Amino acid sequence: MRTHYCGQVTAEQIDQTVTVCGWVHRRRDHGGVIFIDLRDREGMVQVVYDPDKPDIFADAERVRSEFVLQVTGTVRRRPEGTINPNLPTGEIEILGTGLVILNRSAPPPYVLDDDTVSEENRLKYRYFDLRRPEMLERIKLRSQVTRLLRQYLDEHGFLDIETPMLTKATPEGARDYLVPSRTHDGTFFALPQSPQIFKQLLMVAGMDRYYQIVRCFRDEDLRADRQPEFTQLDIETSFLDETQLMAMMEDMIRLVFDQTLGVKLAAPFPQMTYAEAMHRYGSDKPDLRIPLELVDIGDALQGVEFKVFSGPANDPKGRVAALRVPRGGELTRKEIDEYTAFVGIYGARGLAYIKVNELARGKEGLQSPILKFLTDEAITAILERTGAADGDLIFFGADKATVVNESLGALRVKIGHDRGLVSETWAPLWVVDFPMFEWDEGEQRWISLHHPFTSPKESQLDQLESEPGQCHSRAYDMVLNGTEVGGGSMRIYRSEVQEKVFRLLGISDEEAREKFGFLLDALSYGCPPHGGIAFGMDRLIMLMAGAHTIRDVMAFPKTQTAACLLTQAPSPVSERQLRELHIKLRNPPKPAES
RNA sequence: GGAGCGGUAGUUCAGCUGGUUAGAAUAUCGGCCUGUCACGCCGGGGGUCGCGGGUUCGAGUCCCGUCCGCUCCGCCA
Repeated sequence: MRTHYCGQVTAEQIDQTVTVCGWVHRRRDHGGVIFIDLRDREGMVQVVYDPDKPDIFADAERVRSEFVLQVTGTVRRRPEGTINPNLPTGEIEILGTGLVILNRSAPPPYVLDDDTVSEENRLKYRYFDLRRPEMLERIKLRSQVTRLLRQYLDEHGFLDIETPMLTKATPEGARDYLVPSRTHDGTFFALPQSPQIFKQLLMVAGMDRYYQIVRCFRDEDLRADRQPEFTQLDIETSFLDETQLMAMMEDMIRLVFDQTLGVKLAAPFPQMTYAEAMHRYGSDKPDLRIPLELVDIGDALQGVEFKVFSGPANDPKGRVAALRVPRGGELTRKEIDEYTAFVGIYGARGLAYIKVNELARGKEGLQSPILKFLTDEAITAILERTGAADGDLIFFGADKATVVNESLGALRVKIGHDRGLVSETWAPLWVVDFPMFEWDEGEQRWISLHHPFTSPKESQLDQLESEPGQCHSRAYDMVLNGTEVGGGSMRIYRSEVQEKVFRLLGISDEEAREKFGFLLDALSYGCPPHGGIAFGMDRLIMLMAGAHTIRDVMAFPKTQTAACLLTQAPSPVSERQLRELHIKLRNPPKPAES
């Protein structure tokens, strides 16, 4: 029976007999003795076997990497000169008196210390990769965070309530994962994209405060921070307004950061409107650790002959903005070309710039291919508004506002990282006052910026139908270091408002009835004012762990094509299974090779 | 749907303008050394160069297609 974790054997146990279990990190023979580094989830300890007990010594000689052992021995201080301060338990060791090989191991697929191993192999041998201390720490942090969140919510009167995994497909939003029904020929369940409607129904039911740490599914293409199944902390409350809910939620997040990382986040979190965020940062989730800002210069360029600038400057949907890079004069032609290619990804057709060599020399002190197209007044305005100084470089974006925002917004973040301008702090932020709708050029209709259950501002209810583009919602996003970690809103709780919004979104009354009839019914039976928020647990923990992808904080993530390299899912199923589900495949997959 | 990078020993990689038997490190196996902890020394085994096709006297290398992994755009209410 284990008495200690390997990683928790300390100098306090000196002269005690301990029993530890773990995996052999490495075995070494030296000085007629055998050294075994034994590792478990809490850390590592070195066990020493002297040849004075031949049976046990013979067992120790059979030990190989990743064998599973139960070791009994006496804790003692290491001999003088062999103390290794690099190991957490480097000043002590266990003098082994007993050894049981609980299991052997095939040679490991890769060297566990080697953090350069490919992610492909890490995913294929995930159970092995998770033994790495770095991964163990992340998984432990995740557990710690969810424990603290549950604890906080429990103390604040929230009920943990489960909602269905087999539910109804939704017309709006992401592509659904579908599950064919065996008992109802030709029909499908959808896996939830989020428990949104159910948590609202729980408010109608009078649960008042609900939370759930819940898996959500979206069948869209993957990214470093997007997986087809991911975990939300889902929250909904009745009778709290956005001010009260946001205060409680940031309080909760502050507590988690304090108790896990010892980080004191700002109190209160700063707030910024969506309009200001787009204007200053070109993004609805600005990374405030980066000091660069976009500056509007369109009004000063309306008269210039340079069509690239004057066109968007005179277009109501256009934008002309500048991004000053301090000491950007150091940038080489090659680097500028790379940035030009970078903004091209976002649809920008070029990246004009001015190098500010010496302000005192006026136009002579500037260097730029576009200088000849600009008037002196325009140049003066640009230099003044950007606050340019000698040695700076100013980039320009001129296009439709969406293109300028996306390209310069992304460029701002990239340059911030490239030039080491990201400050070593935590920058939380609430983004508020989102537009209710945005116009979809492709579909020629209004679509929800958030989701169709988000409440408009009460004061704008009258303009909802006349000027939908001017209406703001009661939505809020929690942003941390440029990553959206949570988003929510006050919901529509009156059926007539909900019906109005559905109509605006081009959902006919019949369709609304068919898809959401149960929700409209529920709203009519005494629905309290309510609202909530959902946090992306994976992203939150990724940030806290300093990981670069959410895969690194998930035990069993999927690849970019939404496959599991460990289990080989998804995989073909038997004809019988298909028949029971009333499914006929047009192109049955060939049996897998390998 | 699109752009970029990658795929060679168990693993991480090198392999030039195409040219003998495809290498290194590490892991693994055997021997030696013996208070090591990235131990050291000697030796052995280990390869469908992702897959398919093409060009060529000759392809890891060039061309076409395809699969897989990663990053990004679109997409993600």
